[in-house]
Amino acid sequence: MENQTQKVVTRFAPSPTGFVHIGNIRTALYAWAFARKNNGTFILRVEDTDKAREVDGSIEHVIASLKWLGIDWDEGPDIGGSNAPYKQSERLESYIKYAKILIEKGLAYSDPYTEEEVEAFRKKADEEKRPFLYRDHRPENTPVWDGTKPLRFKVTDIKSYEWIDVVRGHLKAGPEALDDFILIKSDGYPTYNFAHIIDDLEMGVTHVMRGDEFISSTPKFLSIFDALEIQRPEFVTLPPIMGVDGKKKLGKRDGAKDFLEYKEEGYLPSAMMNFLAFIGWSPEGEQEILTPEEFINLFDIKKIHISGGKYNEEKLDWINKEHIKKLSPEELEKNIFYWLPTELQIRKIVPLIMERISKFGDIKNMVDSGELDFFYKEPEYETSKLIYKDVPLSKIKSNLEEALGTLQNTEEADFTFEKIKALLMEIANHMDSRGEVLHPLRFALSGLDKSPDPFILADILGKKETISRINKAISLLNS
RNA sequence: GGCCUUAUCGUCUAACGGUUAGGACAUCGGCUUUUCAAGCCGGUAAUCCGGGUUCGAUUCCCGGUAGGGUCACCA
Repeated sequence: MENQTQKVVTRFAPSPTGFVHIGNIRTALYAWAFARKNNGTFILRVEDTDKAREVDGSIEHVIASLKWLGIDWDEGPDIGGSNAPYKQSERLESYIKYAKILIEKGLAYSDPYTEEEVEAFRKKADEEKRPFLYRDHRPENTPVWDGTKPLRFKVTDIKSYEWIDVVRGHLKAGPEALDDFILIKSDGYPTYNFAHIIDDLEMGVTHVMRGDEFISSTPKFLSIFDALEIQRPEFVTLPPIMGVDGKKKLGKRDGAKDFLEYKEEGYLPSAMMNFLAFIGWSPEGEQEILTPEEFINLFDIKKIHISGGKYNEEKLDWINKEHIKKLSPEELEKNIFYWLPTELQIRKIVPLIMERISKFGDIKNMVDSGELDFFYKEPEYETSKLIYKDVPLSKIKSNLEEALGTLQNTEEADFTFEKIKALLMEIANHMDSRGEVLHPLRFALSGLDKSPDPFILADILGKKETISRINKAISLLNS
């Protein structure tokens, strides 16, 4: 089956009905990665045959989502290509052409019923608790199609189908999966069931990747391949992504979010790709943090999982943090500064922020909560908080004075983290407990119960501000 | 309901038919410590149930159970 010399062609074919979510993008990612891995072609195609559900701006939104993640395509509606056009609504001639072939073969006919009549058949079947099949009501003399009624496929070879799926292996379905389904709707647009087959054929798609919801309709597709006497592509069924409750497949209706929201929340695209890659696939070995290049390199459709996985945001946050750690100092600073007000854009607080976030959007909460204000505003606090355990107030005060004296005698040029730490630890080590000087010092500088250590704070605040804040704390203890 | 399909720690997963069932996230504990964060070290925790094949089953087969999908002039 596998033709080694044939160039791999894959596609991502969203319908423009709004935003795309993680599930959609994961499908795109695998198709893209497979094409890139094999030096193949990746096509973006828009399946806009349902005019009623179409939402303006969807295509731009999909394109923005893919581009943010770092997925590129060789052919598509925005860049054209040798198989243009890439919107199904502009490819109607192709569908008509193949529909006519089926009509000539006697394998397609005009549906004579009204929608209400078909609905009545369906309802009756429901009531009798038997599956509804349109072909049970197929008219004796199938009418000629004039384009005003739906064109239906006429299944003649009603049998069980078996096929090989790259991921699932042997799959089968009974004859009840076959029916006279609609090829062309009464509005002149083709159905997905028909259009995607024609497009994949004309565009030379070799591997069709999609979710497991299409397994059930695969016999329909196969019957079209047979009727048209065309070759099947390889089917690659992707496992479902379940929502956080684990009960249902992730979907728009169940609160799956717009993929671009992850961008807004400050996730790194490389981390997002890493995360998506692992929902439904895992490489050989135990490496879990992958760059896009490593992912493409390692990607193997044979290792795509069969069973579904749950969407796990905790893991995403962890992966994102790992990717943050891999950023260069310049990139890290750029990303962090983006979220900080100008008065907090201080190079020295970058490491402090970095170890407290899992995604850059977390910085917004830190800023909004005011926990970073002390870096540029003298803190207000209760004097009692300067006290460490049951150390007497007078001792706290003299400790602070000792620290103050040392810091005052430190040259401006020596006022660095390393030096400050050495000097203050020297003092602290002579105390009964280090905390009786380090705690009031830290609190004097930050005014917070929880904060980074006093050495880094002094370094960031600078000599003048540090001295000033310690003086203020001492004066508070005097009153 | 018919048909299709899936099943390993709480979660994501690894394991030619032979492993003390491995790893990661989360969680818990310890170390480090002036608090927090980070870091390091360690612990708890899984083969859905019942048959069968086999010297031996997480792995193969059958049944059950549970989950998911699908039965549109949606994709």
